[in-house]
Amino acid sequence: MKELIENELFAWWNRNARDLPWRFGRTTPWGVLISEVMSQQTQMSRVVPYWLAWMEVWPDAASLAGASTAEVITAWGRLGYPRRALRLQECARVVAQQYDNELPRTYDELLALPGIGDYTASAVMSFAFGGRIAVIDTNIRRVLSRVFLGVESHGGSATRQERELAARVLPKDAKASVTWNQSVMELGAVVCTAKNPLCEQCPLADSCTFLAAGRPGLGEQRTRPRQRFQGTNRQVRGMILNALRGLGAGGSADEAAGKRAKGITKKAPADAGHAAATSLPRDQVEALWGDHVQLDLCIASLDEDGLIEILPDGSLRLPQ
DNA sequence: GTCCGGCCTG
DNA sequence: CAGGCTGGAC
Repeated sequence: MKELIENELFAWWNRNARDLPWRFGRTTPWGVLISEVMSQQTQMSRVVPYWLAWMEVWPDAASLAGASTAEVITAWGRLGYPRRALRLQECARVVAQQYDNELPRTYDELLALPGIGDYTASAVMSFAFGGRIAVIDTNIRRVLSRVFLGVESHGGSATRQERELAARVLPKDAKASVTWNQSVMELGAVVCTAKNPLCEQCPLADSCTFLAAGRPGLGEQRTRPRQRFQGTNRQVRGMILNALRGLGAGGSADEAAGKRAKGITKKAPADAGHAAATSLPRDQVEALWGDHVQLDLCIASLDEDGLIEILPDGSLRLPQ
């Protein structure tokens, strides 16, 4: 049974795997790590141009460690959750200084790096180093739970039962386990989706316990309810950061950076002397959002996160 | 409206 | 364990 599922899945993978630039051994372990961090809560299609531009400028940990924070935040563009960019740079500094610019090869060491949690540490172990480890993300939880248990995976963190299941069905062969992780995740992303799974074109339809049971409770309680975006602090924070990126603070910002990531450029030699950090005057900050209570709340939280600096005159800029 | 390949903090 | 944190594609 398990062998049948594996065969069907791998055949599907061979025909349908998306050709992402960090797949199929075409990048370094560091490149895989960057792709995983960028992909946290962000769709792959949006990640690709950012990843390509990023790797061009900062191909390894040492180069990223040497960038200014303002450059890094600017290059992050509109990928969202910009604290990830900060953590990525902290991570780069640790790898450059403590690991001689080579990503460590154990789960525990990876997990200890800034911004790297269980999912990313496992993913790097599997996808970058070819290790045999069960990768657990929301897609894999959903697919395995449906196929093998016949029930929906519910929100929150992975349960012990889900972890045990993932470990139990992971192919014994290391190389097969990597393909397994990738293909189960891919199936969850494009076929076995949360609310409207495409069971009619699923390679595992014949052996899926969930489908056989009539898909009980399809799409129920799959994750925490998503916050609305309109009007939230997240939207306001995004607006503020976007305005600061547009200033070109950090010397490498390009107005197009937010749009298509092609704006990441190395600091031009001519600019090197212009440390002159442009800041956004207070009145222009206030023009960004009508509710000034919420605005100030967001400015304070961005400051606490280390994503902006507040100057004595109340103007804002990216951290230098 | 749906769907996102989580991490960190308290 | 709950809650905060983006933004775009379809």
